[in-house]
Amino acid sequence: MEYKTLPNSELELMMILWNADRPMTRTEIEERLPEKRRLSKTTVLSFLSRLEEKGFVQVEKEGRSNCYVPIVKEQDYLQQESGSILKRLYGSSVKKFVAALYDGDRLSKEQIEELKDYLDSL
Amino acid sequence: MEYKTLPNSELELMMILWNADRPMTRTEIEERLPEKRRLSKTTVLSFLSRLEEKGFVQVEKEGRSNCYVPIVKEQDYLQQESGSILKRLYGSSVKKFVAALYDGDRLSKEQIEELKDYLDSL
DNA sequence: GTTTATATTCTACATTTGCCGAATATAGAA
DNA sequence: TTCTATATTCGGCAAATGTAGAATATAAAC
Repeated sequence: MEYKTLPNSELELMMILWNADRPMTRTEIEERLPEKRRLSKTTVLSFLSRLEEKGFVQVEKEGRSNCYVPIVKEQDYLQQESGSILKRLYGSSVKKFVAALYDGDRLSKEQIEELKDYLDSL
Repeated sequence: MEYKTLPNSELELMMILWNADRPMTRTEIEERLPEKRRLSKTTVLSFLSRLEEKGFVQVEKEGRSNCYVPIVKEQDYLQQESGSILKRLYGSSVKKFVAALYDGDRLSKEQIEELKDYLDSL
């Protein structure tokens, strides 16, 4: 399956849905948005509708509320998206990607160790 | 410095500019676009103008042609962009990023070795 | 000095994204 | 049954993105 890349605001909501691994209502989703990010109810609902149109979630009525069920799997989406980003930015070289992060001081010693351990475990 | 994230079509042109490490004309840039991607001259010029407005390139007239000089450094842009993508998709965990690629069969043995070697060299 | 290529600038348009108010539906309280 | 609180649906708007034709400028050829 090929997924369309989601715009940031829609992705933000999907991330919340995925991290909850249980269907949520608009209100619940809204509560998990960061403080700084205040959106009106209708804005959130609007993004959720778009996610439905795009086939990322399914809507189930529960009384007067809607319940949003993720259909696309987090793993699948992230894998695809990461691959295409890596390709676009670094011609698919993961080493270049990591090196850029390192050179930009965005990697702590712990992160590097963690990555090393992971690679050794493969 | 903080750069705005570029839309794909503008990024595509910047990548060409960066990879050439010498100012180029619209025609030269166009020639380096992949076969499958045929854009009209004016489309390319339009993207280049937007890049100028955004401060990513500087335009220099050379006879009847324009010459486009990248102002933003590739390294700087990619570092920032990679960092923000990593954060958005994996809460800044580089290990998760690499693991997703691996699980999605997007990493060859060579790439993994190369990455290992790189990390050891740090 | 005209004409001719060819380059750029202008203008424009459809679609997508980010956001939200007004209108409407409805579960539950009274 | 009526009212109230709260949810959703509709419609809409501004800005960004993808793309290109028409109009215009101009170097170079004649």
